[in-house]
Amino acid sequence: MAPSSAETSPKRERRKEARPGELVKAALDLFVEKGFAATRVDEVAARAGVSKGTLFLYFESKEDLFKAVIRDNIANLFPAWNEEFKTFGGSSAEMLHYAMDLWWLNVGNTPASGIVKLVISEAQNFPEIAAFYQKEVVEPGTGLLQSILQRGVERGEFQHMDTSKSVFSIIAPMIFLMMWKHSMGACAASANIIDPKEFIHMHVDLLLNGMSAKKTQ
Amino acid sequence: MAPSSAETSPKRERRKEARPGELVKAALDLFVEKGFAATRVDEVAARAGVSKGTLFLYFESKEDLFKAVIRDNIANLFPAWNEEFKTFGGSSAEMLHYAMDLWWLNVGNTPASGIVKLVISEAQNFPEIAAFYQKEVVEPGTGLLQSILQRGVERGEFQHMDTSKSVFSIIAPMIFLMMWKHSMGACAASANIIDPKEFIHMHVDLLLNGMSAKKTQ
Amino acid sequence: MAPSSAETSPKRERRKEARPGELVKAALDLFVEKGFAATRVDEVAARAGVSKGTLFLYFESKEDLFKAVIRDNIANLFPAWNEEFKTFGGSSAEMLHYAMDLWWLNVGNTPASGIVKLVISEAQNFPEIAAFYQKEVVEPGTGLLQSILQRGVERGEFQHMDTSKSVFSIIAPMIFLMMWKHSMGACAASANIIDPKEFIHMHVDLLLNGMSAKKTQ
Amino acid sequence: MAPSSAETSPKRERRKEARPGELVKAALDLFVEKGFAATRVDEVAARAGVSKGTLFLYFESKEDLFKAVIRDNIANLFPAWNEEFKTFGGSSAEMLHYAMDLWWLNVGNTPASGIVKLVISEAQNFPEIAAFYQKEVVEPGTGLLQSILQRGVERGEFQHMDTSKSVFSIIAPMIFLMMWKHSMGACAASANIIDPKEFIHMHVDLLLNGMSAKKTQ
DNA sequence: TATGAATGAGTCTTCATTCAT
DNA sequence: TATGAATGAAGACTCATTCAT
Repeated sequence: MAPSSAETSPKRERRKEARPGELVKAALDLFVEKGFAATRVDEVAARAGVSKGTLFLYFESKEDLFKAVIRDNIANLFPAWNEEFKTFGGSSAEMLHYAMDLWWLNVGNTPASGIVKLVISEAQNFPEIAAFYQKEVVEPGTGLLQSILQRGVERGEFQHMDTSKSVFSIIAPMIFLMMWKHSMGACAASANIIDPKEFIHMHVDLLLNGMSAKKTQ
Repeated sequence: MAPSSAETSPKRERRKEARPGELVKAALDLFVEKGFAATRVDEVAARAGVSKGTLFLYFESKEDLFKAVIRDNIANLFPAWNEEFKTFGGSSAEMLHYAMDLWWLNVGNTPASGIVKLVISEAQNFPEIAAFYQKEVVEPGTGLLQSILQRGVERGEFQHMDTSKSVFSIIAPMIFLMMWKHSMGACAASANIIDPKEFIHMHVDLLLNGMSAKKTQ
Repeated sequence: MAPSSAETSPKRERRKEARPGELVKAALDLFVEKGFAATRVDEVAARAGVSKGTLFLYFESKEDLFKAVIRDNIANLFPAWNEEFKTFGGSSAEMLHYAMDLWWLNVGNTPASGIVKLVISEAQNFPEIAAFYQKEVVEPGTGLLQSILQRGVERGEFQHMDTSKSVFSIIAPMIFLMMWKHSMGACAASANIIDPKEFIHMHVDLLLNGMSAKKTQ
Repeated sequence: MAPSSAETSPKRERRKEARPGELVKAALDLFVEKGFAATRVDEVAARAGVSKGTLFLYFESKEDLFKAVIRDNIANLFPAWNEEFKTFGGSSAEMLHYAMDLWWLNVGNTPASGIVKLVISEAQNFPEIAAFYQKEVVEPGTGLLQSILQRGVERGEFQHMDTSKSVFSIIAPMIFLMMWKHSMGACAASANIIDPKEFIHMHVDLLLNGMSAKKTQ
């Protein structure tokens, strides 16, 4: 007769612990989609299935939520990655290709890719976040790639180069890819111009081999 | 008795004609610096030296002003450039270097470089502008570069390639450069990591020659 | 099987009964300190060591709590006092001094002194409370003092006077004292200007003897 | 046929200079009547005949408006008064009566009398204002009265006394009068208990002559 | 009875836009 | 044409109150 308590009240039963995550997820989507300023806190709350007031139970302010979005989505990917590459067996060219694939899988092809656009768009208004991103993402990321290039140079696979600079020739198109995807990419005309995976491979090939005609070949 | 119209203050006349331009200039600076949403029309008017009301004499709305900023700063550079390159005498590698230098001089190192950040940041909220930008800038720009690559391939200077794709390997770092400059670049830690001119040359060299060790050389 | 009610934790029992009192006490302190509007019910609950929800178990609303604060702290002092003064043996001047001392001891120098400030501050918003205070405090208070003055007049100790009015010359500075203490008194500059006990005596003396120079003395 | 331009548009013609005053006036009334917290800025604006936004054109915040209310209504009465009393010819008793009458006329019987209630009620939340009031009103006010008492003592009209303290015996009932008027006074039961002018005179008389029966008289 | 997560009406404040001058 | 005072809709945030547990 009495209803089984296991199936009742879907409304309030969600645990306090789940809320911040749900809100951050909703905020990420909305912020990426519409920008920080153009996103209403009501919308974020609504998309997370709670009321406006609830949002402020977990985040002191809209800015605070923004910071949480950035922080939470900048997972500690790098430690694991660094470890993985320490024991990599193949050639440095293969290593570079692999690193890029990994990145595409775990970041570029993920909602988190929208973060870059967010950070870039709002860096001036949130210097604190810019600095955080610089330290937590840019530096580890470039560091990892640089170590691959360095390995290639040391093993005679790559020419001598200033790795601290050529790193950006590799990274820049990845950033571009993400920015594109989350802005112009939505525009019909620009939609399918670029196929990311294909582009990444082509780009790495280009960088490795150059596009000049080979005289001796 | 009435003053001949030739008699009227030429300064004020010129002033009147110059108003929209001054406003657009002020708006560009502010929009780039703070983002569209975070810029108040009062600020724009103040920086242009007019009152808030005057701004609305020339632009129907803040959005309208935004569109004008984009439109006005996307000069018809391309027709002239296209013409210039039609008669270019040197090698295609030189041509590529030259094109990049030109770009850096006329766009990259110019306040207009901030436009890219603006367009990227607000593309979702202003699809109209994204489309406009796509048509007026992206397509002509990639077209121009593509024609250089094509020339190189045809003249046997470059390897065979899908120029419609490799074009992005050249462009992406330029976009990245501008975005960086107008966002993270302001952050102390990231300030002087990248020297643009130097980076551009190195990047083109890398693309031309690749970074793999040359076996026969 | 069920524990005899006598068995249940006497502490929790007493606790339960004590709750409203603890809440009222906490509310008094906070209301006096910060004003009614500026006090959050969370704070009251926290200071009373219970949760916000519990507060609403005992009081229908914040206003209801406010009324309880006033009511509970306007103890039935007067019946006891009236009795005490009926059998007072000394002179009416002594009686006046004694009444004032008693008041200082039981009200003026007590947290309850803050109530006056509360009532005065919120009287317009809570007419009901103003009326209650008028009937329960003002009238008995003035009545008691008036009876002392009357006694003095009847016994030839005091001059003839309209006691219903001169009563306020005695009371007003007491009210002032409490208001001062709970508002300006917190301000550093005004902190120690007035010593209450000393002032009370001086004031009563002044009222009894006047400050004019005595011709015949 | 055309309406005379002199009679048109009653809406927007009010001068900028008049606005702050009108707003402060409206705010004084409302703050006194309902308290600072219980007053909505919309109400203030409405009573001043402008929109909510206009209020914030002249005052940075509700708090700022509050401070303006206090400041603007604490006229520099004292310099003028001090001057007036320097040349006073009569007895010190007369002087005291005169001072009190003057006060009643210019402050006590004026909307500004509500300020005392405001300051007292909000002193804890606005320590800055408490200090300001202490310095600009309390000190000059007590100073002026003290000088009258001093004059009386020096001329042998008053007994020797600690004027710094007896001053409060004079002032306190005035404060009380104003507080009463603006709080309990609104309550029907307490309405007409006290007639201010009558009370003031009686009080000064009492203080001058005391209420004890004069033996030799 | 006690909790504290959730609510949403209510408040201050901002700012694009209007309009009388 | 130019001004800038005025507007009011909209947004972030607060907090008394509710209610499932």
